[in-house]
Amino acid sequence: MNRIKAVKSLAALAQETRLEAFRLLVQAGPDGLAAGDLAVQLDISPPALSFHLRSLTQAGLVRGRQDGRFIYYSADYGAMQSLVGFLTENCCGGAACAPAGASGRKSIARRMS
Amino acid sequence: MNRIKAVKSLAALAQETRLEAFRLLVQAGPDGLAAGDLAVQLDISPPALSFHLRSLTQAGLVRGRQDGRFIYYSADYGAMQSLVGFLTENCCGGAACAPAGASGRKSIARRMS
DNA sequence: CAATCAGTTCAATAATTGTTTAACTCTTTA
DNA sequence: TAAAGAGTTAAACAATTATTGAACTGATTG
Repeated sequence: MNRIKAVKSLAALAQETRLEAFRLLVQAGPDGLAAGDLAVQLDISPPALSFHLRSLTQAGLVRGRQDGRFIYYSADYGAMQSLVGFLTENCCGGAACAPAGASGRKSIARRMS
Repeated sequence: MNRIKAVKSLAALAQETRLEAFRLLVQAGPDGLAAGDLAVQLDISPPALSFHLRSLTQAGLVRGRQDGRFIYYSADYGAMQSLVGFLTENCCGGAACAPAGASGRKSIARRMS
């Protein structure tokens, strides 16, 4: 992940609706969610959703696959991993920001020297 | 870290100049860098720098301390840790995105199930 | 094949964000 | 205390991003 791509990814996530959309897709798992379902859950219009999904897709954080007349969107976990990796490597002073298994539990290395 | 604050932090970092500014401040260490030095390194005007530092500061990613007629800005590592923690906990499907010691080395858990 | 459904694209507009120049504040130095 | 340095604030403008409603495309169903 380079600076340019990181900025694009950060920009994609730097908006309430899109961050929430991404979170929902992560929760939904690999199969993802149909665009319509997402629109309902986010309570936004189809064009608005399309607009936001486009920026998430272009950032590579999300993929869509057509199935019949539905389009299922799903989160690209690897892309988020890359982003977190970039932030950790470039913006955390060289120390680990998110120790393994940090999901909810307190971090072991809370502060960096 | 909550969604609102995460969006604010992401937005602060979602811009070339600011991401680079933050990276420079991380590199500079706890003492930080005088605003003027930052402006030179980023090759932007003082008002432009002020504008960008304001968003970083308001996001809590950066602090300024006045010293004589200089203002030294420094990165708040804890804030970045919180952000990475938020992304890991909310947007990585519950698995760790950035295993401890991920600084440069390959991740052990590359893909999540 | 006409009608409907799911979603996107387009065009217009509103709102936010970034840049620039000028004026200002605060601190130091002569 | 006047002048100069470091940085911020303000105001005007440009550019980008977000929202809305209408029209469009492609797939299914009657």
